[in-house]
Amino acid sequence: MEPDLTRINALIRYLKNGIVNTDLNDSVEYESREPSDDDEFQLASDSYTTDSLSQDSSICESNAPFDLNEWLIIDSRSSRRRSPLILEFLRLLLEKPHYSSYASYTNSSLGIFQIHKPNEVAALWDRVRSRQSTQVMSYDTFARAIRYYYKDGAMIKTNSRHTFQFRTVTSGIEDTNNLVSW
DNA sequence: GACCCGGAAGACCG
DNA sequence: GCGGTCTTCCGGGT
Repeated sequence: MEPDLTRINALIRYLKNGIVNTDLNDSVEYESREPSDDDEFQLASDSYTTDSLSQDSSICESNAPFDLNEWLIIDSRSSRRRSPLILEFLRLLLEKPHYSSYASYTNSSLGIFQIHKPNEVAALWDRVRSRQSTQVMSYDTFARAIRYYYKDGAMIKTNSRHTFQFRTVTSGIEDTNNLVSW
């Protein structure tokens, strides 16, 4: 059965009551949220925010809780809640202890991290992103979106499998306006 | 075979 | 209509 995109978009708008805030600067600031006991190991089928969204993401086999609100960002310029960019999504993912089995830093000071569950992370991105697509997000597509940032230097190539590196302020390279500050 | 890389074209969203 | 941000496809390399 074809998903009703209008209904899904309406649901996404309705659900945009996120806990993520930005400050007055260009950089995005995330409000960390300690996982509660209810979060830990809660079955995904019990924790999806919307039925329609979960149905559209049936390939996600994670047992980690999913709450769209914890992924939304308040844009500092428009003051409106929005879905994160892919780099913002990665930062949020790495900050969440209950997603440490998905991806974690191998060297947090250098911004190097490894994706442990590529398919699950791609599926999670599929649910978090604001774009509508008829195709399932694959890890290959997800990784291509990350590689897009190699060009402008927001991400740095590594030679390790499923491993990426954020460009960091401490690496001596200046940040840009449109990117997440480190 | 699985993964990584990057060009090209185009879709989606604000 | 436009620009930014992906998304999709694909050929080549490791």
